[in-house]
Amino acid sequence: MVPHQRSTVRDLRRGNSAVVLWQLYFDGPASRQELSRLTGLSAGTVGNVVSDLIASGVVITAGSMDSDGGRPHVLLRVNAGYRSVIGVDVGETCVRVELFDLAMTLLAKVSYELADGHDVEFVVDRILAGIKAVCAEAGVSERDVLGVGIGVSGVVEHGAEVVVHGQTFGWDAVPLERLLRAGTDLPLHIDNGAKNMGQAEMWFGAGRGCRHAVVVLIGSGVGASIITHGSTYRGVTSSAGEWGHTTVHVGGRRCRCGARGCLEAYVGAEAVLERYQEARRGRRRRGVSEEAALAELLDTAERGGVAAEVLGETATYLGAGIANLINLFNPERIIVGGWAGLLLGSRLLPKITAAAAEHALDHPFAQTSIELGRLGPDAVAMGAATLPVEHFLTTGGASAPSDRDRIPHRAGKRHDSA
Amino acid sequence: MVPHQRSTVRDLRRGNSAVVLWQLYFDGPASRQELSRLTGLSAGTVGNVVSDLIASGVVITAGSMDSDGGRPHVLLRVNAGYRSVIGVDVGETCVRVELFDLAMTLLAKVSYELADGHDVEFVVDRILAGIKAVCAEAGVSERDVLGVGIGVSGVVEHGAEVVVHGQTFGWDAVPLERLLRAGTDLPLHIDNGAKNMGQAEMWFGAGRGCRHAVVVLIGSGVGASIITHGSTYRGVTSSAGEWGHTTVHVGGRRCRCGARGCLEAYVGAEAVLERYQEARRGRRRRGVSEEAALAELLDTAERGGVAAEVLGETATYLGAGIANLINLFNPERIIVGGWAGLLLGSRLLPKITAAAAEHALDHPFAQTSIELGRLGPDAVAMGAATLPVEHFLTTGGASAPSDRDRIPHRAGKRHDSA
DNA sequence: AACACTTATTTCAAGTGTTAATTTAACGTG
DNA sequence: CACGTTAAATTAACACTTGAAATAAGTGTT
Repeated sequence: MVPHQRSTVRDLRRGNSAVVLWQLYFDGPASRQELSRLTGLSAGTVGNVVSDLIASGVVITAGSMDSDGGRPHVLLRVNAGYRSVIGVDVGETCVRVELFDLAMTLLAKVSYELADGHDVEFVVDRILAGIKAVCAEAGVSERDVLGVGIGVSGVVEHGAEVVVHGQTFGWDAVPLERLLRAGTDLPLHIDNGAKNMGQAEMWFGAGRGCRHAVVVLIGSGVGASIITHGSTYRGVTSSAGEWGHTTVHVGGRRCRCGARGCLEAYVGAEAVLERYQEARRGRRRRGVSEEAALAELLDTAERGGVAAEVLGETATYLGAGIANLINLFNPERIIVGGWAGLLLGSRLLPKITAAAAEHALDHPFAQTSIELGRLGPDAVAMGAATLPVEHFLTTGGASAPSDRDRIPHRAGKRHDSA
Repeated sequence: MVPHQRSTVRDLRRGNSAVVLWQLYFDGPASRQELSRLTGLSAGTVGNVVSDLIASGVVITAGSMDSDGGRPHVLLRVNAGYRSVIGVDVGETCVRVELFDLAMTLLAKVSYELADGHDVEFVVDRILAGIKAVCAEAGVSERDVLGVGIGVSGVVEHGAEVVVHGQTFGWDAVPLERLLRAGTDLPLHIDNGAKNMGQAEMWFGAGRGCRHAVVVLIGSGVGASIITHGSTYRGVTSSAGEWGHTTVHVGGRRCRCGARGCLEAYVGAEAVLERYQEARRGRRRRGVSEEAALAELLDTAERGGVAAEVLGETATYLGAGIANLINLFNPERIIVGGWAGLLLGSRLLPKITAAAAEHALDHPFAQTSIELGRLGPDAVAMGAATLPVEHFLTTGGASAPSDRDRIPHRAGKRHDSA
């Protein structure tokens, strides 16, 4: 129940340094004076913090701007090239590894097919190979990589050791961190891929500036990433956000999770296609990808008929599901993403919004805007790469890996008597 | 997006003082040495903080305990009589005002009937009168009251000014804080009554020690109080937790909110009784309170028949609703409270839990225990009274009202040249 | 070209806080 | 009654923020 953590004088500086860095990262460039105004820190402190950051290379000057007759502002910004970060997407069909600079500009990428399923050792091996490959391609030393973010599907439990439960991969309590640790010294940040995409959308997509939002991800299955107070909510064992398996119709359709009436059984791409086939008593053509089939369904629905009915019902269910999120979380924004979400949303967003309005209470609904995601469906690796960046910003730029060989807890000053 | 707040050296002390105080409040008594171990603070800091707290009277010694041969531990605890707090419950039928000491021992109480509805001015007047009355009864000076917590039904928006939207009272954007401010100088903490009860249950009831929990409140209507990271989650405009109006059956029963398929339309006491009458094609007897009627229904169901069926269905819906909370929030505990919740739960908890297991994913369900509330249905005033206590603990015991006449921002030292 | 004016940044003393080491206090034991 | 042990208080060293004063770097004016 103890709410705060004890803190020391050094935490103070770390915290204030972090405040300045976040400000510069998201709303940079800015002058020292502007930073002082925006952060509430005194001019002196901002000067101190900034001079540390400049000395370590994290922040650089970026020209200057005239003031109203006085000394001009010196603009400061985060040095995007200071270090790099790596994002990994362990997907259904392949492992993607991408290298970014701090501003999330892609520097190199590589991807490996996963033809023979998700054998853990094989995946681990591909990740490690990918890390080496992207560094080599971009000519970046591993010493200059802040860390590696890894997005996997399934529940990622952050205990004493990070453990992955991935039903879709057939992974059961896989100690992914330990396995990777054998092959690399880089800091690792493992998380659920949907949560990673949600964070990407919050940082660089439709969620910018929001502190409370839900990013809804609709693909073949359905998930959500819940952002409260500006950061991803995980719950007690990191499995929060299983929106796809919330019940919206007690006693309704059977879901692949075994329960009845799950939202996923109505609005997941697989379920939508199934429902369409049932409605027209047809059979789904083999060999057509879900993406193509759903796109075709949307086209067919333009001419009304069964297809339109199925999609209308889908919009109703999706709206009800979104309304539940609005009623429970009272967010500023709901962002609809995932490949199927973007596809459905591009045509149905007004209907979905109307259904949400019908099912949500007026007051919270009025506070929420429902929007489409802006980053496309392939932002998992990028989202994963934000994890080391987040860590870097939060520690106030102190976690520079070149400092890693220093003595822990004594980093900084040495007291030589000579 | 800036995550932390800037902080000064003084915030440091306030924070560490708060850490010590919370520890003592919830797990006291303890010795300085023990505090140092539990909080991670150095012995010196704990000594400093404690000596301040003792000097101001917030903390007192509570005997001593032998050590293994050396100087004995001096036990410390929060001085329950240091100040008092007031909790107000603006309920459907009456305004309850209760005075507590810091350990939440009831010192005095008074209650006023609200026969003629919820006229704002009348309610405000009763609250102010109640404050004076309980202070007089217990012989406590208003100067020794830390603050007043007020629980009202409806959405309480915490903006520049606290505004209450209470549909059930017919209140629309009532500036309750401003109205009360005209009659008292005491610090006011206004919040939703369900959230207050949830906090009471977390502090002193079935939620002790949990950091992530949901307190579900079933009365005539249905609500929930969501606790994340140890504190009540409010969302962007404080209306989070409207669990009663989440959809569990798209296209289902009409709810009094206007939508269809709300959980409240199945498991709220009013709805349960309605469903029973419909099932047996009877009419509800006039003049019998909902409480009595529901208790009778539970008794009738012991002999099976329609009553048992209706209650079985109720358990299924309630279980599904709880499963939704488990899937979305991944809490450590779900606490079922409210008068109808306690009544239903006392007989149906196993069935409800089974239904939740069926509708929730295995992994998060295994992490959650579902329990009945322990404080009874009348803990709103007490919960409201925790609000000033929470503020007091969080500010590290600095907000002593006797200091209120000091110069703001300069409290503490005076620099006299004499 | 010199000067006044304006505004941004740096410098510095003052005040506070934490830590780690040291000292003092309180107790049981032989 | 000295001695060892453990708890609490004290102290010295150091770090950090603040706010005021000083300095730097421009513009506009005469």
